[in-house]
Amino acid sequence: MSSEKSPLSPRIDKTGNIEILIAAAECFMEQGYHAASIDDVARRLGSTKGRIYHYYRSKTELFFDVHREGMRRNFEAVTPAMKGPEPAARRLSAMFRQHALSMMENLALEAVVVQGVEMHRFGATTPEQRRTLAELMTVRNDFESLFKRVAYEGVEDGSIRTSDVSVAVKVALGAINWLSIWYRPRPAETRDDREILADKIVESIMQGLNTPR
Amino acid sequence: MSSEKSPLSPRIDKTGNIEILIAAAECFMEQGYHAASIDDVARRLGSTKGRIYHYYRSKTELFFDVHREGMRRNFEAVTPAMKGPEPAARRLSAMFRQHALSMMENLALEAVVVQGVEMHRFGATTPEQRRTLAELMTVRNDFESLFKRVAYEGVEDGSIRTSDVSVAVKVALGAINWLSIWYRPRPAETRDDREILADKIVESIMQGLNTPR
DNA sequence: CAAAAAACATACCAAGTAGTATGTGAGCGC
DNA sequence: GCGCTCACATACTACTTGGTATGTTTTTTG
Repeated sequence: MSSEKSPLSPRIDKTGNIEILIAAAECFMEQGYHAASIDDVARRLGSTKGRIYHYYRSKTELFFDVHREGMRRNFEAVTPAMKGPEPAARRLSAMFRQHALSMMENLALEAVVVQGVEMHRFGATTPEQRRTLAELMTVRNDFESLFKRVAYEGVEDGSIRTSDVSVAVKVALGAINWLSIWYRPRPAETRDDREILADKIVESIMQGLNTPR
Repeated sequence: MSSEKSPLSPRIDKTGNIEILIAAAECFMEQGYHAASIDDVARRLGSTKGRIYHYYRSKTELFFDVHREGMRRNFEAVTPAMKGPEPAARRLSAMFRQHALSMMENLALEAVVVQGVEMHRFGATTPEQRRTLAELMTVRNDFESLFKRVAYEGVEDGSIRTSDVSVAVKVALGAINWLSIWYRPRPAETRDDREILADKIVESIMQGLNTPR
C-alpha cells in the first residue's frame, strides 16, 4: 500500500526509516528543502549521511517519500469519516475535523506536503523522478476529490449550499492547510486542546463569519 | 513609507528596481528561495549579477525587499476598504475581496510572502538581518490585526458571529493566501474573471458551506 | 560457527553558487 | 571636453553540499 517497487532496501516501516522521514520532515520544515542539507538531517538523527544514502538514492527521493507518508496519513485520517448514513454536510464536517487534527499531529510531515511538490518541477531531472512527481500530484488531486465528492452529495441532499463547490472546497482546504504556517503546539498541550481548535476551525468553515439569522 | 535608511542606492521606485523585485519574486516562486540563484534572477532580467549586487548587498536583503513590497501592496489594497459607515461584516467582506484580488494580481510577490519569512530564522546571521526579520514579522502581524479589528467590530455591532475571532480570521486569511498555491491566471483572463472568483471566495468565507436556513 | 548480507561510518570529490574585486561606457555638471 | 559618478558587466574565489567509493561492525543465514 505504501509504494510500488522499492529500488533499495525496504522503505517505510522497517523500523528506523520512519525516523529518517520524521527527521527530514523537521529539517525541511524549519529550513526549507533546499536549505536543509543531508548532513543536517543526519545530525538530527545522531548519525551520518551513510545511513540516509543507504535507504535513499537521492535527496529528491527522500523528499518524495516524506511527501508520500504525509499524504498517506491524510487519507488515513479522512477516509473513515466520509462514509456513513448521516447527511453529507455532517460527514464533510467530520472530514475537515480529522484533516485538521492530522495537520496538527503530523505537523512536520504536513508542512512538507504543503511546501509542495510543484517547486520540484524545475529540479526533476531523471524520467523516474518526473514520473514520481506526476504520481504525487495525482495523489494530491485525489485527496481534494474526496472532499469534492462529499460536497456534491451535500448539494444534492440539500445539506450544503454554495455557488461553486470546487472553489468552496479549495477555500476550506486552504484554511486547514494554513495550519502548518501558524499552528505550533504549546509546551503542555493535550489532545483535547487540539480538538477544541479543530472544532473552531470546522465551525468557521461550515458556518462562516456572517450572523446566521 | 517603504523602509528606513537605505544603505545603498535608493531602493524601490527608482525605476528599474521594481523589475528586479518582480524577476526575483518569479524565480523564488518557481524554484523556491534557495534553489533560485542570483544568476537565475539576472538571466530573467537579461542582465548579470552585477546589476543586482549594485542595488542589494545580499540575496537575503533581496528576499526581504520582495517581501516588503508584497506586504506593501497588501496594505494598499485592503486599508481603503476597512473604514466607512457600513456594518463591519460588509467592510470585512470588502477587505477579503481586495486581498484576494491583490493575491491574484501580484501572484509572484505574494507567493514569496506566503513562502514565508520564518524559514530564514536559521539563515539570518548578521544582527541587521535579524532586526529586519523581526520587523517583517511585525508587519505580518499588523496586517492580520487589521482584519481582527474589523471582525471584533462586527461582533459588537452584531453583524458577525463566531466563537473565536482570532481563529476565524486565521481561517479566512489562510483560505485567501492559499490562492498562491492553486491559482494560476489562464491565458486570456480578464479582470472580471478575477472578480468573480474573488466573490466566490468571499461568499465561502462569509457564508460557509452549510445551508443557511 | 563461517560466510554473506545488512547497516551503517569515513573520507573524498566535483559542481554549483554567494559574494567580491575590478573594469567600462554613458551621462552630466562645469 | 574633462573629470566624476552612476549603472552596470566580467572575471574570479572560497565555500557549501549532493553524491560516491570504500571501510567496518553487527546481524542473519545456512
